[in-house]
Amino acid sequence: MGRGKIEIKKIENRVHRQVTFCKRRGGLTKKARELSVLCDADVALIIFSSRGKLYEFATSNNNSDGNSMKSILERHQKFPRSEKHINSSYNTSHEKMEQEISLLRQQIDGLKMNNRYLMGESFGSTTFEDLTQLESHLQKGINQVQSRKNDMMLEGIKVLRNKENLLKMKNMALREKLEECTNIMENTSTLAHGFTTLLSN
Amino acid sequence: MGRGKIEIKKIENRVHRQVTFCKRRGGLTKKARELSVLCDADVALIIFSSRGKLYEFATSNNNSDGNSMKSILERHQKFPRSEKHINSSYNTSHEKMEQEISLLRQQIDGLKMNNRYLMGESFGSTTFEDLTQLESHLQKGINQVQSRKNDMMLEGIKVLRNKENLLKMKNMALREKLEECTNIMENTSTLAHGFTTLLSN
DNA sequence: ACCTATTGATAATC
DNA sequence: TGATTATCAATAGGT
Repeated sequence: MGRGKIEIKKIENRVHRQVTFCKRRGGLTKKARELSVLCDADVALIIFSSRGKLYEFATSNNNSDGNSMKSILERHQKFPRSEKHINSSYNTSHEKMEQEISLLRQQIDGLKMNNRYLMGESFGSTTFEDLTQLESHLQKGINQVQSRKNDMMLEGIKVLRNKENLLKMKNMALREKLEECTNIMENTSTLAHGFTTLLSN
Repeated sequence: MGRGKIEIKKIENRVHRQVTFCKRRGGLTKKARELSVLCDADVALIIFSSRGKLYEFATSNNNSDGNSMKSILERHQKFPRSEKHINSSYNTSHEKMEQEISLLRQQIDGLKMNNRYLMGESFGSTTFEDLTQLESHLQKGINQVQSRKNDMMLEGIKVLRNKENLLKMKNMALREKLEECTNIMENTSTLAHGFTTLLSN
């Protein structure tokens, strides 16, 4: 379908491949959605582009929780088939973090290797939008740090505001007491004056 | 596509739905395969029919182990999710781990940057430099905005601190007055008592 | 990004 | 079910 027939094999031209990827990804997602609606099926679709970007789609009809993808993947995992996986339920956050750390370490090793490779080898075809991706990476990193700082500062401001309010209240209480005191003093003074007058007569 | 147009909503006729499910499932799987081949992407597709039967499809180009589905799902699971604040009853090890993760991420970003740099260098064209320049421009912009916000927040904090101090001072002054007032009252009371005694004699 | 000729998918039918 | 075919939808190539 298109102006010409195409062979189903890897498109070598990068730009062309990228364009086709976008178009077909859209089409595939649309069809996935249609299937799920028309036939009341649960569908999960995960796509990693050749550059490693993740695209995903999921519908779950049975499920009211926000995360269709998660629920379908869990269902898939638990499906009575060849599976060996036991329970993912003792995946505490601690363990998850350890997993993540180990994954990141692997990633670092890979990147280091890649670096070495690149240093040694010169080659013909390398990209352009990779740099764009890097750019967004940098921004993401910046944004994260920024947002954390932001949070901290906002917290600090909140604390100070609370302090301010507390002090204002104390202040007001003291004012009241002072006023009361002043009034009493005035009365007392009048009384004293009365006595003085009395005595002097 | 077909003898007639159809609305995308659940097909109520069971037989019809079943037929459509089969056909479209086939089509969807075919398109998933095509996308993965044409565009060198990793695709995973999971379908549960309305009666709970599981159909799946997966391709993984990077992976030599036998199980494409598993490897894609793992990759999906570990994909950096920037969100999801967790309920943290955080102990020190938790914090340390988070720190480590953030550090590793930074390291990865650095390595990626280095990678990209090396890759770009190999074509030594103006394009890369242009992009680098653009990149630094963007970063500058980000930094400027960030620093301005920063300044504003710091200023705000300063103002609040000043307010705090001012209020504290007022507070103290009021306390002093109050004390003074109390003393005077006590003296006056003594005096009054004296008068009273005088009178009653 | 938008267009359109053309192929591909599929709804209805047998 | 499986094949057929008339139609609609997706998309390849071009602008």
